[in-house]
Amino acid sequence: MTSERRGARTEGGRPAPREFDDQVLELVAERFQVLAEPMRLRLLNQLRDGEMTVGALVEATGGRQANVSRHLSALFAQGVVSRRKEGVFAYYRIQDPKIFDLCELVCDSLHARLSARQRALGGG
Amino acid sequence: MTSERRGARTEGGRPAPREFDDQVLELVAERFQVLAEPMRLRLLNQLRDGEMTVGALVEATGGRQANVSRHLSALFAQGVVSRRKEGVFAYYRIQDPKIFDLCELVCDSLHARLSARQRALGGG
DNA sequence: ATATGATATTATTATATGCTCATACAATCA
DNA sequence: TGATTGTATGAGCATATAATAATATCATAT
Repeated sequence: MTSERRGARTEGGRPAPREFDDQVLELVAERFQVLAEPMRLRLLNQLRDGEMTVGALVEATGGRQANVSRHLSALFAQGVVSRRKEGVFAYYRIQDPKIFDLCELVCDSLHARLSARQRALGGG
Repeated sequence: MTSERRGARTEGGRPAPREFDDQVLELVAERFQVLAEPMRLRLLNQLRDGEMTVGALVEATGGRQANVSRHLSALFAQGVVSRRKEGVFAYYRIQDPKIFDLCELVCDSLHARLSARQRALGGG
């Protein structure tokens, strides 16, 4: 993936724990990545009020079954949602509510940025 | 992009503002997307202590100049960093410190998840 | 055992993304 | 002006991602 990079060090001569750092950055990036999809965000939004079956999510989002299932799998793999099988149905629910804090923070940022832009445009 | 979807409505019959919603979700997704890159996260991390030139960031991260410049542009386009030109140099700095709150939240989530996994593996 | 319905997975295709080299651009200096 | 240096950008390749149709799996009912 990244083929560059060699061991940058801190001033003291102590080597920066870049190997470790790389892994952490990769994990963080993956987490952000799973949230970087409108359909997945829509699914999460639907799940705010509680668990839902795949079929219900298909209906609620207007997506295709395969696609919804796929995105749910991605969210599940990242531990964002959990799955509960009951008979024929698969109930998905939010596993990590911090997700919504994330979204709110982003919305705040966006709002701030758009407001600033508004002001910039309107104010001259 | 998403070609599906038709106007899902709330129970009351009032049409859900899906058009609006879609745009918001798109924006939020874009914001997450720009953070879903190890190199960009690395750049942001470097910028924690204050503004830096492209060259300094190239050195600090071990990336190629073109690549670093590109990622900085992406961050700039999203309003995450700002640019200040001084002579030949371009100084980049964090524009939206909320970014770090985001990263912290993600780290918390990841830590919680990994801990849980540890426990699951160790305890069973 | 067979049929049915809900969910998951596979294969395919289209699109997006990231990286690199080469080059263009801008500011400074000789 | 031309040379130099720092930064940005275009083209091309390799890879990743997403959407779809088709198919497989699983649970249940008959």
